[in-house]
Amino acid sequence: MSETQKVIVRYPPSPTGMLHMGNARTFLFNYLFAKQNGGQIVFRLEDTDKERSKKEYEDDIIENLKWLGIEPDSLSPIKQSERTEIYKKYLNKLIDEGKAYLSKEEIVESGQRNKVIRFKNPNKKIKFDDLIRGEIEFDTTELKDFVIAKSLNEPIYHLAVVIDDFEMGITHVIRGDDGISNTPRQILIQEAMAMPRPIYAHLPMILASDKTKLSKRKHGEQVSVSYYKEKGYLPEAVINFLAMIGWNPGTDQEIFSIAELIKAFDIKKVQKKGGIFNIEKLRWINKEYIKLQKNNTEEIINQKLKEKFGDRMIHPKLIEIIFERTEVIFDVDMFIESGELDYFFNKPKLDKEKILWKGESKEEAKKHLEKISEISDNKEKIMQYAEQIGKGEALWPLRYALSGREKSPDPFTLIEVLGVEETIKRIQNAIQLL
RNA sequence: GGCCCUAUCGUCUAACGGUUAGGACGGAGCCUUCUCAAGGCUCAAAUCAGAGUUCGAUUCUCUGUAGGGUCACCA
Repeated sequence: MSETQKVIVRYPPSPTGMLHMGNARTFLFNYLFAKQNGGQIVFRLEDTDKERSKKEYEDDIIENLKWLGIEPDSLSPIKQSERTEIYKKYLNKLIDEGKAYLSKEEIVESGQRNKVIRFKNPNKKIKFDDLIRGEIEFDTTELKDFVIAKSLNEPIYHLAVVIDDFEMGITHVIRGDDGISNTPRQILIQEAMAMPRPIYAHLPMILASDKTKLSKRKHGEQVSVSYYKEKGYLPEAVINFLAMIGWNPGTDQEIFSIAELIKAFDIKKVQKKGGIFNIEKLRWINKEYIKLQKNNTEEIINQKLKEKFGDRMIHPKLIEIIFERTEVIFDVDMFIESGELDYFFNKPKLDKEKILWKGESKEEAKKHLEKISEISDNKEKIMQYAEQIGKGEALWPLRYALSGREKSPDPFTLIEVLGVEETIKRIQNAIQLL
């Protein structure tokens, strides 16, 4: 291809499962590469396997692409299942030219056919230049005369891919590196049909923590994009995270908008080594985005609190407390369900043993609480008093009286949220117990 | 097993052949109002091994080792 030729990449998922994080990353890199070169992205559904392809998976892929906010040029995919006539044409030509043949097969397994179409392997060495890995060479002899179609109407993946890439004018094939070993046989088919060879770029795999390829079967639902959508991850964060597996800008910048990614992305700087999917890092990135979208997030927190505790005024300070503790929106649901926030809305049940600070006597605690109760509307005075008698002695009983929990925000924050009136009630309640 | 690919802190990674091997996540510690969170500061943590090339290798070459991918009438 010439330098001035327009870049055309493709996104060819197979609808045999939900949109997978690795697949989404592959699409992202195709997307970034196409966009930064003013190119096109062809959306093609590789559904030649009639048994495994399902409409629900197709829908899941499209829906989650939309959610991620990166889309191919058209969301209506070209379906291979609707192109059998085209493949048939090429297949016949191949057979006519003696480059493929109808082969009689011995049936060893049930479901096997007695006739398939095999490619006549010229048994040569194939060398290609990978944008990411450099030169790769294979001896194709061991491939034998591989099957390219089950029948004239049922092409196999390798054939369909090569024909489609040619007909759609694909200039760059950017895919996962599990496709490396498919490349020589695809090149063989290309050459048999005198089609130009696209430029290949094989992306390193996304690995699970066991260092093996991320897969649904082995690693569960966490490989699906929809899982992250449901947990309330932000699509921008997911994109950002995915972009940083196997690529980095070479600077210290870690947070990138899509526009910035398009600008900074460089396919030549993509790593060769597979990258482990580190969910801790994803959570951190998500938190960064949550901070960027503070107002939005606080409104969501507000809504969730209202749903749970009734449609009342929610103190802004309480929302802030939760906001601080939120990395992913799902955390908010966790807080709410765990009952950790209940004391903000209802009187806490106190365990009288826990009211006392280390080594503090009941009498002392009672005295401190009485005093604090009198000055509970004045933060400075409480602090002054606490410093006088020892911070722990004053602040712990106070905080525990208000929250009934060993862990909570500081007492001043609690007083602010609860209000002075409720504060006094709770302090009195604790004093009763002592 | 054949073929192919890969190899820097636990993880993601940076480093014209010359750096105290840098950053981030996570971890540890300290500070900030008792506990928690958030924030700030500090610390620990890596060039797979062995040869070779070179004045000098994380970087180049080879061998070994380890890990991964792929070997369908799936895609």
